Amino acid sequence: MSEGAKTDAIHVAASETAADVREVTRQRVVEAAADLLAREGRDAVTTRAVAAAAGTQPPAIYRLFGDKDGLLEAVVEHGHATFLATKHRDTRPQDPVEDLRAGWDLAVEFGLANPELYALMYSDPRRAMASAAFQAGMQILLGRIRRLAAGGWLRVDETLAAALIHATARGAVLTWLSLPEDQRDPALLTTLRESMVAAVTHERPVVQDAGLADAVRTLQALLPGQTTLSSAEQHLLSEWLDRLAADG
Amino acid sequence: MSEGAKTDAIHVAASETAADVREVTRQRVVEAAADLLAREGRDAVTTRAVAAAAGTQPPAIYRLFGDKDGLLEAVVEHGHATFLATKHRDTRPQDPVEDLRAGWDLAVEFGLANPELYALMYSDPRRAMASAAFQAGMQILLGRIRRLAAGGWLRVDETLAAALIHATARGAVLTWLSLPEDQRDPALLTTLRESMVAAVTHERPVVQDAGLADAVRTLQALLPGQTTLSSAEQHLLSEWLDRLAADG
DNA sequence: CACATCACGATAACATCGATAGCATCAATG
DNA sequence: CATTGATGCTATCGATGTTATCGTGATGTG
Repeated sequence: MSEGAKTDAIHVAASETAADVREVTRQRVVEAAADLLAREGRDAVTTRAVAAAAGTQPPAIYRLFGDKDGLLEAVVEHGHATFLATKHRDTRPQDPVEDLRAGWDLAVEFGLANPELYALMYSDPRRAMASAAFQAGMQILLGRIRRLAAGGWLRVDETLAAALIHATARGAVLTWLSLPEDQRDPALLTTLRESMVAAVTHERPVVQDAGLADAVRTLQALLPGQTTLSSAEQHLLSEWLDRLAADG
Repeated sequence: MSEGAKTDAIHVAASETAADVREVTRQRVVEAAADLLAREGRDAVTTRAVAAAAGTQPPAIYRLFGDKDGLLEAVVEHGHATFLATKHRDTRPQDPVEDLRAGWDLAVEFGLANPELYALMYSDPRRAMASAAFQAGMQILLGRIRRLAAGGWLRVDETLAAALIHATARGAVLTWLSLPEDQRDPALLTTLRESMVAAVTHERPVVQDAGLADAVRTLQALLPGQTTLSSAEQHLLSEWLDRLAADG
């Protein structure tokens, strides 16, 4: 019996290591694909290139993932999982609205840091919801939203809140990435975030009475139509107005 | 001489029709590709399938567009142009904030009606800004924003306003399309739109009724509190504002 | 009008990629 | 030990992007 138990244990251990080996190579292939995606773009992710980078052969990919789409799905899953890991870091029950902001920022920063992966994860409408790690992340998000609701902050449906958070984050990342680098204004991200907070919660945004900047903007828009000032004067005036708007 | 003129005319007419023929087949190929894209998805857009649908041969695509990417770029351009056509419809100078809402709705509805085309046009960050028709649409949008600014409605930079409008629309379309049909809440779209309006405009115009003199007055009233400009600069600025107010 | 030029239709071909077949090897199992 | 099954490896097939090539008819020229 002890012998039987021993062999059983050995067998179990052996099959475990066999499954582990399979899982390890699977992980190696996924990481090779993710690396290739991040470094050389989506078109560089061919079955042959991934197999070569992972030190195996093309048919192995089909034995592991069934399909190239299966491989990409695994890469997406891996992306959601790594993002989820950074998300789990701090879950201290501080201000739930502040938690909402932090979670949104984290998601956006992840997208900006991994543009190709983000495009694969979110730009294809069909693949978006299918991931298990994505569902786990969704549960975390819904937990945050639930806490908002419990605190009396929530302004809309919980599901609508989740959709709003996703939509603003997606729009933020994709628009940011589509802008040329010299036109990327960080205010785009913060404004979208506060916009999202205002739409989801009851927290009134600090109504800045920044009348100066508004007056400057209005005047700037109306300046081209005036005929009083010379072009040199108008040019200098416009410069000063810019400075006023920037510092105001 | 009459003979020379006649042959010249014929030559011109002939070369014109030749160029027209080229343009017509080009258009036919683009529309075939757009049709294929809309009806059978992105993967169905192969050079052979497009050529067959357009009644020509694969090499013709390369003579017309140089590249498959060139063909897709032409499809994107075509998409922007058709959207631009629907946009030009009504440009009545009504309430500029209402114009903003209408323009945003139009853009979102276009995306929802043409999901595959929209993904091709906007989900790839690089291809987004390169289109001529897109730049034309951007000019229309900037015109709308300029009118907001002239009316004293604008709350942020004009370029930031444009980015916010694009980002919210993109997030709205892509998130809507990624949701299963039974989870699509129209409130997602209206909430995002109103969120965008709240981020871009003031509920009430800060500078009432948009006169140059009014903007000048507002600015004059707020100038003493600023610390950006030197006293000399502020003095000259104040003089110019006086002249603007007097002549406006 | 005769001739050169050039764009276009059409076919074939090449390289790459996704996907599969087939075979050898090697470990696990009864 | 024989069997089963998974894996490494090569070769291969069909599809796709892309190019070469040839013939033809239109275009432009002397």
